[in-house]
Amino acid sequence: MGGRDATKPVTARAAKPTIVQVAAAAGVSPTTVSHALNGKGRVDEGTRAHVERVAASLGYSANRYARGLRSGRFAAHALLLPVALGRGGSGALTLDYYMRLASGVAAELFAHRQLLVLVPPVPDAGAVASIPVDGAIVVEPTEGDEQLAALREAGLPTVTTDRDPDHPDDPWCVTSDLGRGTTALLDHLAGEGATRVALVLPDARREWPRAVESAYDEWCDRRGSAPVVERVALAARAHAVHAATCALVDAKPAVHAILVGAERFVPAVMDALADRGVRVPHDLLVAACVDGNHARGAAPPLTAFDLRPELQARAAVELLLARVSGAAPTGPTVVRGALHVRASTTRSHARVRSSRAASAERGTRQSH
Amino acid sequence: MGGRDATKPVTARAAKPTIVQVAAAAGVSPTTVSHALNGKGRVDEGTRAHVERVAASLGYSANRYARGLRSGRFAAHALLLPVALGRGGSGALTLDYYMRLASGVAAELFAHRQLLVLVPPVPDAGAVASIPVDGAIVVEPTEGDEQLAALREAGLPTVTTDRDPDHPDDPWCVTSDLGRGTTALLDHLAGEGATRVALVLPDARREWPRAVESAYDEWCDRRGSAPVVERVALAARAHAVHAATCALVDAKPAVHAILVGAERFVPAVMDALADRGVRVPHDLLVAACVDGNHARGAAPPLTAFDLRPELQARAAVELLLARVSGAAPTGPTVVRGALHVRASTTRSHARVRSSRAASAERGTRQSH
DNA sequence: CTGAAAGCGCTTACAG
DNA sequence: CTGAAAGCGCTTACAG
Repeated sequence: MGGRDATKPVTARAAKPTIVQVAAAAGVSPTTVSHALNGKGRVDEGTRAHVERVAASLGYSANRYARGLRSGRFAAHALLLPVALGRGGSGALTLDYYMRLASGVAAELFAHRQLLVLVPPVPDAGAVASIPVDGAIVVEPTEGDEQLAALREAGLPTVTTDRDPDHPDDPWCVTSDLGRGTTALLDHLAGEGATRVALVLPDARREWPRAVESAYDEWCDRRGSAPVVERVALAARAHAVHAATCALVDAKPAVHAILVGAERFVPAVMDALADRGVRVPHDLLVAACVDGNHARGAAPPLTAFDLRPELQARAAVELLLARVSGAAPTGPTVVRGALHVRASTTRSHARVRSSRAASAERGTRQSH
Repeated sequence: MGGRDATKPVTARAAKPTIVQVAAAAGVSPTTVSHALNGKGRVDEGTRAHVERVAASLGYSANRYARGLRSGRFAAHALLLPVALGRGGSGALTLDYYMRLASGVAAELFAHRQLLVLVPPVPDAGAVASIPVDGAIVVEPTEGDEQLAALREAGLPTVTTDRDPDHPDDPWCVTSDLGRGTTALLDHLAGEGATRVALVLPDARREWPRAVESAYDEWCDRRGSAPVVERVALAARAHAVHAATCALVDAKPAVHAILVGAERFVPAVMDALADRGVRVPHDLLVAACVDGNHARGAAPPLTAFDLRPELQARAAVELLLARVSGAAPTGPTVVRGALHVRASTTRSHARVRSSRAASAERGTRQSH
């Protein structure tokens, strides 16, 4: 049984056992070990159990690269986050939304024994296609997205989160119901007495700002009120958002509420309102289309629509694995978001206080 | 020249050329292609240039797994973020700090033609060691960190970000000068008139809260003032932080400033102060030990110490690649953070206004 | 300076 | 049900 092995020099580093060593220890062939461990072919149940026990006792796990080389599968997938917005690391990547999404994708893939390769923004578009992965998730592609195009051309199975503006009918995507969320937000604001609602709209060639805009337009249309929109580049500096907010404060006739289209605008919007002496929610209501750290941490906390990135992550992985294994498309997966009403749109101070107290109580009870 | 190749069936998917095809097209052997492309061995300069041209024209890139299998290197590294703090995705991973760090590591590795595998929190500690990577970066290990122990036992080259509490002398780590930052923060607060400064301290078995605490203790000692500390679990719910803050507001004698040890505490602290009618900075100064979205987006924005995760990422990758290639340890890399003074500790309103206006002006000028 | 050959650790037809 | 053999695409001693 492999006498040669005995003369092999012991490597310095904790020698990872190979399939040959497991086979020798179990008294079977490497082929049988492979079959037993992968559930392929026909293996006697007793043999399989025995092999599994031996493999476990040796701490064996297949070399992923050898497996990938032979099988053509890498058991790894790439995640491409949006190109950095703005400069100096203070762009979109500072949003916790992406962290929750990336973390969710990593966890979901890991549960399927797959790995997540995090691809940094804007490396060479061509190089992206040569990364050894079985598929890729592209987050919020833009119009004319070069990386996405490179992946498509290379024939790599790809799923997008948020629709691809260039292929709006691509069934391999996960979207949110941000349009519905926007409408719900507007209805909620109207319910709180704000009939004239202004919108600070990110000017990005992505699908989600368009969803926000058309929902807003339709809503205004339905109510017969004139849209009041300030457009700001998604990567804009704070002062631009600040200026846009001041413009809305000065609007005639006065607006009752501001809907903030991008979460990264929130601090600058609140800053501008504070500078102008506008009290929220007393003088003006404020809500955000996308929930996140900024919205939750604002003073007062902002009512916002939670896209639930964890669910999007799960849906994207599911879709991607299906596509990689050659399944037929079943259409886009729509992840339903959730509206979180907070103090920024709640006029009655009493209500805010009591909901706060209630949640504090809940917390106390749960932690005991 | 490989007549057999001509009879090979054409694969459906965009056929990635292999080294054999490049060799055939260039009229040389695969060995020479390998040498030419990897800068190994001796190859005639003309031959090398020719091979490079042919490879580029064919869109060739080496199959990473075949290379890894043969060379024993995977050209990939794992990043292990801290275990999720708290439940339901609202833990530490919602902090942009980790996103900036992860993104920075990915970019830096990519620049070295290496890949980043993002390992989700708390998968099986044993399984972590069998991921096909050349090394790992463990972020903020805890005392008795199981994943780190598993990686060490498996002999995988590892670098930690923040010291490993179990191996404080391990030279393979990147740390910040958070102790100095804490002192600088305290000195700044004292300079603004706050001589009695309370601390909300995260109670985590990690190195950085200890750095904050000992810097704080020393500072109090030096000034002969009694420490006022509220300890809160790093994963604590908002109501616990809220309660701790209220306790500090009620402290006798009254404190002049609150130093917030963990950035994730910021919203709850500010919330509590607002609830108690405490105005910042008028009645009380507030600063955060770690900068981030919460600190920047608070109302008013909080003075904080920026750990500069991008620089930490770069340092960690450098250290890791050195360790993987067998270099001798050169000691921990200390990344200097930067103190950002903001409105939360600036009493003179005029100063705040003017600095705001100045930055807005700067922004305007730059964007033209 | 160049190349033929071996082999990394697996999985996969193919025999038996 | 089990195994011997081929081969995935590369790199690495080794010859020349």
